[in-house]
Amino acid sequence: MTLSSEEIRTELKRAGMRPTAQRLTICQYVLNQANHPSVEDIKAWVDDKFPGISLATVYNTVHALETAGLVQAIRFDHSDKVIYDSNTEPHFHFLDEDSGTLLDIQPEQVQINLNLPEDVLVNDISILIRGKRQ
Amino acid sequence: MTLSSEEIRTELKRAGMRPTAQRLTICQYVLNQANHPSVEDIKAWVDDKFPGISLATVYNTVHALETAGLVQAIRFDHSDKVIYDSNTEPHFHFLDEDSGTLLDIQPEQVQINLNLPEDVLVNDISILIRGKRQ
DNA sequence: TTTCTATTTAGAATCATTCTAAAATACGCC
DNA sequence: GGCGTATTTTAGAATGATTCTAAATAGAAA
Repeated sequence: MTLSSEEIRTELKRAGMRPTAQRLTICQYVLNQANHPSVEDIKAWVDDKFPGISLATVYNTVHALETAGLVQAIRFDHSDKVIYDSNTEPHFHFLDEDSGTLLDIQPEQVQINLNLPEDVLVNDISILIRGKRQ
Repeated sequence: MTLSSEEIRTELKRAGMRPTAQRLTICQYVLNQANHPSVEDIKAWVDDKFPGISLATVYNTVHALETAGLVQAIRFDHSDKVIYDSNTEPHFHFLDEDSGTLLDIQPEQVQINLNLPEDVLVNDISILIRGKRQ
């Protein structure tokens, strides 16, 4: 899903966030172009379009986006950095161990059957599949 | 699985690690008693039995255990700390969101069917189920 | 023992992230 | 358009987990 500049503005306002130039630029990357970026990735990309943006602003913005439900912070074993996922629909992940790329796996691609004690109420299932392409 | 002091010695030697007093104490906790401890947890427990042990030694030891394949480092969204898992058999995890406890889920309790492109070779699947007990 | 190498250690260094407080900016209101 | 106020941005300091460094110590083999 790609959002126009105007749609990003609208999303930010809906979330009670002022659509500042910094935020619009960050969102252009995080919500549209990036694939599971870290803060470092975001900063590097945004630096080009918005020289002088501060690292604190990137952190502030991803936190605000997280609170607004526009992105989700995730953390995997293979990296010590938080990455941000703009896909807010339920889905899983595939890590290509050769390239380090993280791809989305649609729920339809995964059938799970849990056999848990009756008193367990499941709120969320997260799955990371690691592998290679032959 | 609980290992005797002697068995821990043997395991360490087999891994090419000298069974020092510090390592034996750390293993007693990490391999036997602890449940997915963080380095902080380990340090706190070991401090009692081995006053003056250095934090660096705890880090050194868990890294050596990891290299030896005796533990696995894991990282979850809900914490920024690495935790160590002494269960080296394939298994999954359940996070009790009320207590913060992390429990093992046996592979038998989970049936998965993946529908992935043919050229994908799966090496590992990690699953975290979050929920509550009613 | 002696010697050699692995291990431990305190403390400094690093890296990601958060905090702080001041300056800049957006936006509603006149 | 200009004003006032709450929000946002910012540089830099602070924090917290982890790694590094270099010197002291302790296993193990001869």
